[in-house]
Formats: sequence, C-alpha cells, structure tokens
Amino acid sequence: MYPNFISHIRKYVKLDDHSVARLIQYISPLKLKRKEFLLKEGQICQSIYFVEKGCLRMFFIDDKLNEQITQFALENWWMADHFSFLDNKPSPYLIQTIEKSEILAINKTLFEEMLRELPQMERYFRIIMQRAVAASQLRNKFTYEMSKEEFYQHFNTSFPEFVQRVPQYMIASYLGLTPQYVSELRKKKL
Amino acid sequence: MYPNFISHIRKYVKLDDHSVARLIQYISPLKLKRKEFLLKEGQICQSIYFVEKGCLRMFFIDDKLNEQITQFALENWWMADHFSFLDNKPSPYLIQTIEKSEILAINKTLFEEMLRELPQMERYFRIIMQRAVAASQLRNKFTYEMSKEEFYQHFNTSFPEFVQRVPQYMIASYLGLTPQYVSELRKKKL
DNA sequence: TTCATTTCTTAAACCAGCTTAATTTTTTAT
DNA sequence: ATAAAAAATTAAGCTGGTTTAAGAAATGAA
Repeated sequence: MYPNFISHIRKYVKLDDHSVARLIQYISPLKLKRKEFLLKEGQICQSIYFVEKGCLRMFFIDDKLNEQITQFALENWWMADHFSFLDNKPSPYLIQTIEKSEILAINKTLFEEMLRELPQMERYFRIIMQRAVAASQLRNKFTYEMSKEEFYQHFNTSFPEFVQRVPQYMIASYLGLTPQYVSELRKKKL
Repeated sequence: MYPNFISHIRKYVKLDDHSVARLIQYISPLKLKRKEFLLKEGQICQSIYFVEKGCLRMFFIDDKLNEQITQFALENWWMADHFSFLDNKPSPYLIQTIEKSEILAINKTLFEEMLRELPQMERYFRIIMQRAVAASQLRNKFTYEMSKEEFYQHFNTSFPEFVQRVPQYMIASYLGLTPQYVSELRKKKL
C-alpha cells in the first residue's frame, strides 16, 4: 500500500510499522484521470499532495491569458501552494494532472494532528522543506548565471525523463520561454 | 539576551524559560564589522545564521567576475546555503555583512543535537522552512509575470527599508538588472 | 578637510529572445 | 478510420534590457 510514499518517508526518518499504520489513517488516496484538477484559482489550497504515481503541474493564468507553469511534480514529489496552505489565502494557482495519477492528499487539519501524534513526521517535513529550499536556491542560481538557451539545454540534460513525459510547450512555459524559441533551439541542436 | 531571536521563535512555537536556557547553549553569537565574511566560496556551509542585528548578503562570482547577489537577510532572517549545509558540499557562495552586525550561528552538529533535545525547535524549523518555500514560490511567480521594470518597481514599494539600507548596485544585482538600467528606471520615475 | 575609493549616471550601439501570423504535424476522441 | 483539436514548426520584424565607455557624485578613512 503506497510503497513510494512509505519508502520516501523511511529514507529520511525511522518509522516503525505501528507508526506507518497510524500515518495511513491521515491520508486520502485519490485516483485521477488525465487533466483532472486538485486546485483551481481562487480556492484555498486545503491539502498537500504526494505523487505516488503519475505527474502534476501547477500553473497560473497570466495577464495575456497564457498558462504559466511554475512547478511540475512526478513520483515522490510533494505539491502545494504553501503560501495558501499555511495562511489560508486564496491561491492564484491551478494544480492539474498531466497523466493518469495516484495522489495522496493530507488536508491542513489532519496534517497538524498528524504532526502532533507522530513527531518523526514533523522531522520528515522539516527535512523535506529544507531540501525544497535548497533546490530553489540552486534553481535560482541557474537563472542568474545562465542564458535562456543554456537554461533550456541544462534542463534537457539534467531531466531527460521529464522531457520524455511532458509536452514541449509545457517545458517551454516552465522555463519561461516561448514555444517558438524552444522549437528554434531544438532545430539548432540537430 | 538575543531578544529578536527568542521572540521570533516564540512567534511560532511555545518555549518555556528552561527550554530557552537550553537553546542558548547551542548558539554562537558573533559580532561582526562591515564587510566581514561568514562563508567563502569553496568552503562547506557549516552553520546556519540568524541576523539578530544588521544585514547580510549572499552572492557568487559569475563567469564575467561579477558579484551576483542571490539573497539578503536583515533582522529576524536566517541565512545559509542549505544545499551545502545539508549535504556537506562545497558552496559556490560567499556570505558577507553589509553593515556592522550581530549574528547567531548554529553549526550542523549542534543543530542536529538541538533538534533531538528540543522537539519544539524541530517544529519551529519545519514552519520556518515551509514559509521559506512559500516565499520562494511567490518570488518565482513574480519573475514569470513581471517585466524587469515592474519587478524593480514592485521591490521598491514592497521593501522600502531595504532600499534605504542597501546600495543601489546591490539591489540591481539581486534583481538581475544592470546598475545602468536601474539608474535609467529611477530617472524615468522622477 | 582632503584624498582615495566606492557608487551612480548618461548615452549610443547592439542583440537575445519575443511577437505575430501562417502552415504542418501529431494526438485524441468517437 | 476519421474528423477535430492540440502541439510543433517556420520565418520576419521588433524591443526591453545589456554592453561599453566615460564622467560625476557621494562616501569613508585618516
């Protein structure tokens, strides 16, 4: 049951079988088809989502009505609008499956209860969040030091699995490029 | 003793006086003059730093030998290269005081011990890190939806204290602009 | 107060990456 | 299978922001 989820947690903290049984009480498994939504703009992000299987994107609609993708999540990644989740603010984002997916959701109230009951989970999320900060520091550094062309090439070589699974226009959006420019860059490389 | 530090923690978790006394055993206070370094490129980021008073910047040297500033921290902010701190990797960054500052440092080993002894601190850092993720999601969204001119104007109106305290060329660097362009934008606004 | 250093400004030429618009290819649903 | 919709390509013209190079103004140390 949820093998990715459990082994991901056990990579960072010790958790005996009894605690695992208790932990599972707090989560809601969701089976979703392609293009289904977990969050829509204007709603409060009530849950954080773990991708047991499949792939999610988070995006917002900009002033020219483009879908601007700010994050992807595939297996073993968490997804949430943390600002909305922490402070109960309406979110500007939409969260949507890209493929058929199995998602584990924990809502805010149960999340707090779970952390009180299982201190190892407080530790797990401290580590996960600190790693998320580290990852965003790194990505941020790349945006300072690379041109958009370099950023695109870097992404391609660093995450080939992604490039296989996700349409090109979505990668363009995530990297802050126009689909036309990405097309030009691909042509250039051949 | 360290009033900003203690009240910042008590904003997020309950901490009795005995725990505060224990907590203080783990931290090293540093009094630093203007332009002193806490970290230099190639070193491992051994500590995380809390700004009790003063102001820090984190930057790296890019391929054109520019100092690229990626983060500032003033009172009540934490500063670290988390990737280096978590995984003991040499850091590409330098961390330096902009003004005379009072910094509280916790090194990696003591950090782990402290979290074991004081579970409230594990909770505090989970919250702090989750808020840091929220902040970086927000900043990231701005870079997708704003032009560089808008980003500059937004920063000015959102953080006027910063603009007072920090030289203009450092703000330009942080925002990914040339000092020349910032100068042009200021002229335009008058 | 003065000098040396740091910071800020001005202006012209330049270009990486965007916009617009039309066409082709691929994918999805029935 | 087939039609419709979604995704990718091509190409020309354009612009927001950089680069380069000097000079002016502000600041800190002695």
